[in-house]
Amino acid sequence: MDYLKGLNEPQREAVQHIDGPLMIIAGAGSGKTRVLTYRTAYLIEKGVDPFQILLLTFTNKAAGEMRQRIENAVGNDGKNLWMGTFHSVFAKILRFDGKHLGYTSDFSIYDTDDSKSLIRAIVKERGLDDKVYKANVIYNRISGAKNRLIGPDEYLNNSVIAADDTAAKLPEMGKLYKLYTLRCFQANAMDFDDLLYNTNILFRDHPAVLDKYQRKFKYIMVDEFQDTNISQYLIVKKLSELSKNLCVVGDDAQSIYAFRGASIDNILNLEKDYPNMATIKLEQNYRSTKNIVEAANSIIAKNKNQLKKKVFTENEVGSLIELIKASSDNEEGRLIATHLFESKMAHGLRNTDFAILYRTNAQSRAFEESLRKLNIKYRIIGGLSFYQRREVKDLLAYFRFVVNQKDEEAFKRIINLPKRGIGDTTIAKIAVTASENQISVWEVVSNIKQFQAGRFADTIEGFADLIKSFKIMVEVNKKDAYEVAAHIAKASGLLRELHEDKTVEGLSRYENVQELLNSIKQFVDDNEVEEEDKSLSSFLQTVSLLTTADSDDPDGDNDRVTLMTIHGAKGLEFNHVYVVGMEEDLFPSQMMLQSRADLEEERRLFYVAITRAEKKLMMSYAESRYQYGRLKPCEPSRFLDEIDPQYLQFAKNIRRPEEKPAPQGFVRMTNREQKAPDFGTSNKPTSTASLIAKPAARPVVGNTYIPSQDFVPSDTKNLVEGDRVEHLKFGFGKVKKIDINGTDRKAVIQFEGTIGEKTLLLSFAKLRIL
DNA sequence: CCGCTCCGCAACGAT
DNA sequence: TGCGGAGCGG
Repeated sequence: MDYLKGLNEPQREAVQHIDGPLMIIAGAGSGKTRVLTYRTAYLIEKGVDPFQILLLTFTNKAAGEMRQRIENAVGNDGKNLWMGTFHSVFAKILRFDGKHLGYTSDFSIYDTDDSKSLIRAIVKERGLDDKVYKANVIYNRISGAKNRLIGPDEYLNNSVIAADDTAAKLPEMGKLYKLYTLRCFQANAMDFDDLLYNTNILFRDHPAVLDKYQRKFKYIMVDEFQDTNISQYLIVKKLSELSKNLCVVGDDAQSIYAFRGASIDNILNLEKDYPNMATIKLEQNYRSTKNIVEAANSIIAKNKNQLKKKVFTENEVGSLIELIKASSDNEEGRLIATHLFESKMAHGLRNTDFAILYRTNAQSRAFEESLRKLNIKYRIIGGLSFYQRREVKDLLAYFRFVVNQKDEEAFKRIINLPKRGIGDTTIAKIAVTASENQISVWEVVSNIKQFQAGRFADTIEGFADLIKSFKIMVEVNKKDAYEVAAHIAKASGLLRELHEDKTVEGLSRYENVQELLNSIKQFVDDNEVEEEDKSLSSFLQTVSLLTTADSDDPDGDNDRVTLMTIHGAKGLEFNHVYVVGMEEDLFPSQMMLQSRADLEEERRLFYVAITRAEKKLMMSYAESRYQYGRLKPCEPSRFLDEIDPQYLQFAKNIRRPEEKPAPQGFVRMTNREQKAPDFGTSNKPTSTASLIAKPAARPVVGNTYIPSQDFVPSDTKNLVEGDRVEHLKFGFGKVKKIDINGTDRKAVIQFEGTIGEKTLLLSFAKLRIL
């Protein structure tokens, strides 16, 4: 147990506290993963059977990495641990015991696309307007209900919900929910939320099953506990009811998934449910410099909902955080890429030492282009994952249908793929025949000649025979996943179709399918132990819950700059980090600022972003950016205005670059006077308080604040007193006074009519000069 | 039924 | 801009 020596006091305590409920509050960079790894190793060394340990993580990637580290510590015993994401672990349980709820072990997992497609179909069948009943909205409402454990019947009978739906002009919501659930069930399919919801139902209604797992899992650990929702919490609670050996690790300051039901309340619930729970705080940060840790602390210091803890570090003070200002997103990209290149050369770093973090995936474009121009290799995490590409999903749909013929969404995908002349009309006929005879679609298709002698009977029979031959391979000949998959790819004609497509996309599609087959081969080779584990069905189980976890390039060329969203960056660390697009409406996101709680979440997100950096942190923003191919002006730097100057003064660790000749077209942020721009805040704060005290709603104090979308793009740099201007919202006016302070330009404008005089901040074009 | 064109609309996050 | 869905002619 040498490793215990390398731990600090609270860490060691956390590792050795193995009996009874335990909550570990772990600040960013405090060695959380280490503690979990060692704690698991410690358990095993203390004689706990790895089969009795359940370790729940937040992402597949985290699970994989942690398993590796545990295996390094304890050897092959680590293989026998139950560990994975909530979804994957409970999917496994439902494979075993879903039969109690009427599912077979081959049930399909519907991804979001499948779910939405099913919803669209139902909405259409019911003759509802799909402009009103948008699949997205319906899906989110259903998802929300399931995550709160509200089933369709309860939903229908709940008057509060009904009133809410009526108010949202969606009175049919409840019925849709019910129908959707029914159709999923008939398809022997579960969506992501069902995996949790059904596990709850399973444990609620089948005590014997619950008892089995309660006895099995003597020790349960939950990582990223702050991101669990009620549904997940209840499962964990039930499972640990017997043993009481529940250990959760989390950091309320990094709770950034409230939008999908995660709730800090779970921590409070936990304290209530386990009154004798021990709490250990890990407060020493080993990752970042003092400057970074302090800056991060200051961001969340005044959040209302938080557990008290003080993250500190004994690392060096480090260099200041650097602010970079650009005039457009392209320029932002150029600046960051250049900056990155220069620091790489200056400090002898590798590409992997850098990360560029943004708020939304759509922002990646400018950085990709700039990095490419400088020949800097990069990789993008997130975005369209490999398993979401069309051609990959098509082939997977074949697999799904071969394994589970009730899978309606898979059926719809493949029945006419490759083109075999079976269109909507024919599919509709099949569906009608199926429901008239009260049988499944597959039963109609596989016996098509009994029902129809139409023009397409032969084609359909051919399709059915194809599927049947695949089924025989799987069920009778017990071929492994790779053999079946390769055969299906060929025999279905999918591969040939893609091969014949000589366009660039066609080529990459073909490669993707090959890649998929490769990964299946690898899957088979990795699972040599049991025959069961090599089946197509078992491959599907693994794969339907994978998303962004695609592995790095197989070429071994892994020295790449990482581009990802801040959400995706959780749990990672990089030497140098760029947090980009820190401007109004983007970060904090406009949508998020609807409520106060959400503002707090944006701050936590900011906190997460900052604390990814070990040595150096850069923040940048642009005055305008392209959106939908159009240059869209935005009100820049409002977020920075919020944290600046108060935040800067506090943290004393942000450096605005010294004035030097600006590269073409680029305006460096100047050392402006430390005077708070007085728009937005009337009470001038001297500390970080104002960052927090500012209400989330659009503030109008003294001056009028105008949302950026109301501005006409024009160059206000040319604005002079006496100019006649037009403003989209206020109409015509005359510039009375211009106040230039650094790059901040304010204008007092006397508008015509009854509006009167307004003071407008002119950091970007907002007015048309007439 | 297929394929082409036009149109509308798009927003974050992860399993 | 760029995608997917709808609608229409062949």
